[in-house]
Amino acid sequence: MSSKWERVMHIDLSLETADDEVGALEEAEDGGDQEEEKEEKEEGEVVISNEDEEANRHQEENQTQEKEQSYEKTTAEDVIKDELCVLQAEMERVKEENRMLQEVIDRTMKDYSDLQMKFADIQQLVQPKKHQVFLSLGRQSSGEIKQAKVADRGSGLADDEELGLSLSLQTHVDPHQRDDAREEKGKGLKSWAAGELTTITSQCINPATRKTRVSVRARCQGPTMNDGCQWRKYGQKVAKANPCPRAYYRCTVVPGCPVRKQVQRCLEDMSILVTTYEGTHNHPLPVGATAMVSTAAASSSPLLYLSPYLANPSPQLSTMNSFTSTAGYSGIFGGRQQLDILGPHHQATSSAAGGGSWISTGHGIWNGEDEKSLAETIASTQS
DNA sequence: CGCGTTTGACCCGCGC
DNA sequence: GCGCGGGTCAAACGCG
Repeated sequence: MSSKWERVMHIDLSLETADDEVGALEEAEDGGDQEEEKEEKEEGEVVISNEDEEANRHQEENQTQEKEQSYEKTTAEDVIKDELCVLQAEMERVKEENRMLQEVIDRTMKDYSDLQMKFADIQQLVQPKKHQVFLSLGRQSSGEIKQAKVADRGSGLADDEELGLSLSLQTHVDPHQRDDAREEKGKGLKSWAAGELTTITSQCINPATRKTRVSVRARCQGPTMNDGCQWRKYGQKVAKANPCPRAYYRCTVVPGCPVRKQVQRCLEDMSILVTTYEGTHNHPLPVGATAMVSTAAASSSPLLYLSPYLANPSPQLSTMNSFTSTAGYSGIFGGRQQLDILGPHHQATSSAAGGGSWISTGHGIWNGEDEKSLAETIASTQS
């Protein structure tokens, strides 16, 4: 930049010399380096003026003008070149920065996956038989039902005594939507925790508004299942089909959140609590709910389904997502996008398919009888 | 006193 | 149009 300024100063002084020698001399008193340069010019002019002052003056004027033009040309080019160089350097710097950031991300992801693998290894070493985790994909007799199971079978426990959690995904396809539905994945999620059955059924019930409804069946002794969100009861009604009163809750995490849930005991089995979620959260979910969502299944949990903010679960919560991504569901669904994918006529149903699939938490699994919430337990499972 | 729950009234969609 | 059933509202009530 300094060179640029020097050049500009030089041009100004040359002009003054050409127009008015006396003026230039006076002006030259202010300058530094340029001042000396001008004084040299002045001396030259005095010597020449003895021979032919007039002719010399013309010649000098012409030379100065040419000089001035060439200076202007080169100066403008130089300025552009300088700016280009600066910009290029800046670009290079940003590129380098980008590259380094990318490396950091890559390294972090790699570390993360390594840790995940190590964690799995350690678990197998500690309890090689009790914590055998596997995934299976298959079709049920209906021919259109896909199922993914995460299982960890307990070896020394009877089926009904086993402790653990299982995830199951399945799709039921509307015959009219058969073609489209091949790409669409409906899902139901079942989990058994400490012998507690949890079945998640999701469906898009309103084609016009595409309002979502997700049903969760869980064995729970309490009045409601703690899913990590804040709910406020706003009504209760006894439905004709079920003498057990149905309670209506509204999400109060954020005022104006449209999500509602209905809680009702199952008629066949009073210990089963049927929770139906409806709507989409317009806010990020609390940590507990997020953990539950992320853990249960990236594509199947009602809370993920209901919150667009969970379309990209945080990495620290994605440990269990690997299960679902293995099954090919991860990352497909998220918030409103899920609804679009499912389509207005899509319906997912679930069945209480057997097959124990267990994940021990080390300090207990979520149990409706426990004070501990499902979300908390799952969060602790991850930790 | 503020907040959450309870509960009867009201609204609305659907089937007859 | 009417009745029924599900869902919501809002005043009353209870609790900390």
